[in-house]
Amino acid sequence: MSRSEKAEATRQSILDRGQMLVLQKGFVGVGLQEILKASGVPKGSFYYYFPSKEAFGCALLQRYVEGYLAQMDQLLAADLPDGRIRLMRYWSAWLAGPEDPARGWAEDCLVVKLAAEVADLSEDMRRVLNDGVAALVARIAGMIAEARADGSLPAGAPPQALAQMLYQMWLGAALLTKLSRDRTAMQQAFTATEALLVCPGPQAATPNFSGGRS
Amino acid sequence: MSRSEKAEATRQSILDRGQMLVLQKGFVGVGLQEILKASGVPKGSFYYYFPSKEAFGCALLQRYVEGYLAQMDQLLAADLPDGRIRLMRYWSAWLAGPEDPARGWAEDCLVVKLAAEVADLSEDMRRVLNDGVAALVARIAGMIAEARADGSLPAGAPPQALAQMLYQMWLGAALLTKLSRDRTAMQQAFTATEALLVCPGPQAATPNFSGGRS
DNA sequence: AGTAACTAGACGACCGGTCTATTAATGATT
DNA sequence: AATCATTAATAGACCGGTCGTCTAGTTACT
Repeated sequence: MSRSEKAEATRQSILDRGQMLVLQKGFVGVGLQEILKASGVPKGSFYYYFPSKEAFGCALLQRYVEGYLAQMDQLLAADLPDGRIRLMRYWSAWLAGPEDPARGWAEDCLVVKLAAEVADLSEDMRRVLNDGVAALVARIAGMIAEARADGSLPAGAPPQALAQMLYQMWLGAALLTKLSRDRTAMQQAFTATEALLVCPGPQAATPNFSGGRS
Repeated sequence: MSRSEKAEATRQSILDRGQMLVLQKGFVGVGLQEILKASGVPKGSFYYYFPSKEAFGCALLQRYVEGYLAQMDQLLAADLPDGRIRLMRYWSAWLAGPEDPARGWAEDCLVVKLAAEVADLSEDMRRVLNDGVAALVARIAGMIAEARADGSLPAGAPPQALAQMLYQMWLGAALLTKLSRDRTAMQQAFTATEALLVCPGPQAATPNFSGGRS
């Protein structure tokens, strides 16, 4: 392994452990020391890899967003019967990942965990996350458009607006799930999503959704 | 002013300033020192008023939730034409408060700001916030039920489920607004809410499609 | 061998939450 | 009304951790 390859590996290792820790303790809640110790990297080396904690945060978010979008692209490229199924598979992933059925994307979502914190903390970090979300929503909108094109979804609200609305609903559901430790909010979001997708424009009637929360 | 009255006033002052600071810097992001200085209370006095920072956090959340629910009850008691208008006035408050039209409840919402942070930080704080949200959603559900009773809203999904779904949508919208600094997400939530409320009821004609998924 | 890439950890200034000792104010007892 | 006991409130030290800097040292490629 070449010198700079190893350096890159170290950098990634810091980012890896950092992501785990940030996910459970928040960005300001976790210290450099802790991240470094967990990565087996000495304290002093940090500022060789990153100019500041904030820059580290940006890199972390950037990497996360890229990974997320890559997973989405993989989903987009998958050979599935139709667009509607493809779209619904995306939402299913929030509930349960392919590997661990008990741990969906929602639990590991940095947007859920960091959006509120980062928005007031660092303009740079905010922008990285915000751009990521925008790209994400655009892809959802694309999926909706495709599903309509192949006839698996009916026409309705503009894809961009619908995508945004669905995403924010899921975001809220994930947040409430985190707070309540009860996943029914997410299951309800799933049901609501199905209903909303087949829902015509604002003026027309909307099909019912039935989600249960005791 | 009696001795203990003054003490209570001091306590409230700490809670007041604390809420402002926590709202913009997060719970771990703000230090006792800063809060105390802003309240004009000497540092050493903190542990006279609160047994710990966590207990302070619980008191903060408790007070916030109580205030929020009180505002809702005020709205519920208001003399308005019908239940639907009452409900929509509640959602309007998210967008713009009665005093400051540019600053709705969303911007000052501790649930938006703290839910993700607190959920992993302190079980006690988590529970206070979660119970508050549950009470809040119950009130929304109540409003829906009333609006249906007076005929201003059509029958539809169970009030509790609908209330929860709407609340999480608004939560997500507020989070995204914080992140993007763009209030269109909130306005969109408003439109979506109006559409969702007039959804037809559980259709006997339509088999429940959450069970019959391919 | 020379030079760049990388590691190492001590160090600084400051801030975190917590605790103990002390002063200030009050109410009770003579 | 003067003293005392008790409580309210404060001051400041405490230890550990924060981010960030700096310089000396080690490793590896040219």
